[in-house]
Amino acid sequence: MARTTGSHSDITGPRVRAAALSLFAQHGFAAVSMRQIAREVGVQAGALYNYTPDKQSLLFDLMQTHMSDLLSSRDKLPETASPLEALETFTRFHIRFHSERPEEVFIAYMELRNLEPENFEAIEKLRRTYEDQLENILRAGVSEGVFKVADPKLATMAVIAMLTGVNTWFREGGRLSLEEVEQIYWDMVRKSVGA
Amino acid sequence: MARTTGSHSDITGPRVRAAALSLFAQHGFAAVSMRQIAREVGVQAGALYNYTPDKQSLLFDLMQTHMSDLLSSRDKLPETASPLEALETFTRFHIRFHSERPEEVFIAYMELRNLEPENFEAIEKLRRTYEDQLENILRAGVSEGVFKVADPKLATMAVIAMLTGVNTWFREGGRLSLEEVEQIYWDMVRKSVGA
DNA sequence: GTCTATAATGAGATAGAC
DNA sequence: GTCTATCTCATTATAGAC
Repeated sequence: MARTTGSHSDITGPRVRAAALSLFAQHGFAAVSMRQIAREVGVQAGALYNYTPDKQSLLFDLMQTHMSDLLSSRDKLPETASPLEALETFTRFHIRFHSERPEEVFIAYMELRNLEPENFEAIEKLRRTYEDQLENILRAGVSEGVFKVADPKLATMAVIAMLTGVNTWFREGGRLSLEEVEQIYWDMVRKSVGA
Repeated sequence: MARTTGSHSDITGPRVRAAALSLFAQHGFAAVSMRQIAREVGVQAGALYNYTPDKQSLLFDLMQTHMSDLLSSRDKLPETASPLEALETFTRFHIRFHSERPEEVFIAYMELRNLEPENFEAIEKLRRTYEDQLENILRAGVSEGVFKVADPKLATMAVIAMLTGVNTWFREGGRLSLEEVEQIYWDMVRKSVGA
């Protein structure tokens, strides 16, 4: 995509982010150069610095946007009447949301170690906020007697790991539809918490 | 660790591997330079090439050794009488083996994309061999009627993701002992497959 | 806003002395 | 087997023209 000189601030910005997202997911943050990103966008490397102060900020922006999207999408889910219903809603939401943005998800947890300490803390805080929502559902179910969970914190980590793992193998158009995958995982989650 | 000239082939080799393991796990393969590894070992960068033809081989060796250890350790487990017993043995083995070598585990699945195609294939083959063992256990249990699993392949992926996830948070000396963690996860796995 | 050019630094890998 | 020195190339980021 060769480009000529000109003014494209409104479209180049998103394109820089999109290129970085795709390249970071494919090769890893440390392995991707600003020149590669620039080539993908169709500008010279120097032009990227109109859109990001540096490479680190580019990574942080991608991860922060992803985590904020996760939390705000989750906030928009309909109210639930029971812990069991809440757990099903959470399970299906998690699978769907994550399967729709595999690159963001991959980066969000493969590149944590490439964040500077301050940025790392900010992302971790968002992640904990999300995990706490599942933990609260499990605790509510335990105190109502509908879940049998020995340790809600461990169960939280176990369920999230299991659900996020879908992204390692699920591909649209494969043997199973996303709806089928959701159903099978929901069955396993439900049984695993003794409901 | 400043070093003077001398002959240390028998100890330097393992030290190079150990330094690479630790640094790759901490910062990522792409972010670690041969000079960093050399500094950690206490030699000059050029000396590393007595022990590895290049940086890529260093990564591949670490991953291949890890996967081979996994498969051979698993082969040494005692025979089991039933699918239920086999599943419990697998679950406890997986948690224990992986928790004992967090750096190897981390590298083994964070650095897959940094393997050259040929090396990637070799590692993937070992990984699939391991996963197939769990899948066979689940299929045996289904055909004996002791497990209720809608899709053994999905259940395999779900269980492995759940178990490997332990490594993201478990620390020796934390709130729970490894034995307790094993027990809680085994309960969840058992229930999740309907046993 | 993008370009070209460049500064400053570091990378992987090799050669040859000891 | 390790050292020093070096080749060759790439990196992030900046400066100044347009």
